[in-house]
Amino acid sequence: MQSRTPAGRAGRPRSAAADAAILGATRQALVELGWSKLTLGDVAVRAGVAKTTLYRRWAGKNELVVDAVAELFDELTLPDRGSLAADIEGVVLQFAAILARPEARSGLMAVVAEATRDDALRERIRASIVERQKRLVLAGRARAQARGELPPEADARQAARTVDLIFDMVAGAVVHRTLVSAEPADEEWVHGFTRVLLSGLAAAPAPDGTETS
Amino acid sequence: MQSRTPAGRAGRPRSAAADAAILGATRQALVELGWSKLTLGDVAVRAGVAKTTLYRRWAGKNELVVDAVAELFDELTLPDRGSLAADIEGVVLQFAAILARPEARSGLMAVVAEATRDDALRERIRASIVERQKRLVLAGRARAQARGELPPEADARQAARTVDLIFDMVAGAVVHRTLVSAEPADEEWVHGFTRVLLSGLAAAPAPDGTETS
DNA sequence: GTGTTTTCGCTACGGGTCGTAGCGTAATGC
DNA sequence: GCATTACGCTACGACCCGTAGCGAAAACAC
Repeated sequence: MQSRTPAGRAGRPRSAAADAAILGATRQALVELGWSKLTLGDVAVRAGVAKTTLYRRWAGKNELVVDAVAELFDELTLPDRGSLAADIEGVVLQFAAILARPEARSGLMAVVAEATRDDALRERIRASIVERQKRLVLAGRARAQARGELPPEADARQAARTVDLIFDMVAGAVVHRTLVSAEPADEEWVHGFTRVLLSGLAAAPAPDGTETS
Repeated sequence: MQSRTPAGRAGRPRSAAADAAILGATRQALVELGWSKLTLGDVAVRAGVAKTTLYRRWAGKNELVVDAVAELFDELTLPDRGSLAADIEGVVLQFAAILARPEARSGLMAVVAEATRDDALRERIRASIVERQKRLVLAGRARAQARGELPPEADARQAARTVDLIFDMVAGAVVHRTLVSAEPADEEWVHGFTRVLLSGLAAAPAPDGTETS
């Protein structure tokens, strides 16, 4: 069906290098200026393209920043560390490392805030950022059930709700720690978080002075 | 030291009614326009005051919205429901009710995003919004320890870290559920969340079909 | 090669918001 | 009365927005 051109139609193709330059320039501008002072004209200058090129590819600032930030989450993986606790800690530390970068901090919450009034934008965020994270939760849960660390779920609907709950708890806690409390989600914090998530508050608060400084 | 005027100095006092009108107009504008399209000129018109009056009292959009949103959290209380689980569910439901309001959704995350590049703004948010929430966690924890539902904390530093962790987990989960997943934190969800928070993931997923629809 | 199609860079523009300055007036305490 | 402060109003330059219009460049079809 498609001809030889990647886009499928004739004519001059869009420059892939320009895309990369624009998204990189957007992240750089997020670091230096933050969300509110970031202007599309400035991004165009940094990327070395015309302002009109930006508007031909993205509807506006919101969509551009979503794509620029989404690339940061490409590096998320689920390494097999042998136990559910170790798997969780590994993923959370990766997530925290991304949120520690200023371009993620300034950009992510801003677009989430905008998405409260823009369903299309929220769907774009869900598809390009959130869904990728949720897959890790799903895979980690399946692996833990195979190991026998978590009870298998009988009802499918109940299972989906549980996955959603876990996802909101994990991602929410890391985001809140990093952006609202403005303190690092370092190994010590992740360790305590994982213990509460797996065993609950009622369990012994600290195993055996493991993290007394 | 202070004279009879509330402000302490002579001259015409600031209109308290204007403050209330401005903050109310800000919330109304947040509902109708959202964060990005909210302008200070528009707020001034809605409040029936001059635009210059706004700039005399607030440094800018960020500080104004923080104060306007902070008033929403005045209603947070910690009713004694008899058990730790019931107390948690009560507070979380209150918090969720506030976050369900559009003026909180659009405003809160936007100022948090701005605060990633503005330390003074973050401190303002911490003092007027976050600290009020954290007190509930502190009070609830003390009450639960008095009841014997939670083990007492020996080390004071360890106790502070635990409170911070719980706070990030509770507030983060509700915020993420409401704003990112964009689904309501209703009673069923809060019930499941409380169970995981208290007993952990390893516990039985559902007590006895309590919430099969 | 000659056409066709699409993208790109550039300039220019009206419209909107920002944050401030200036001025006269209103409301308080001394 | 007098000093002091807050208020309403107008006007202003500066900036950014998003789009239109144009000629040139880069691909394909023939």
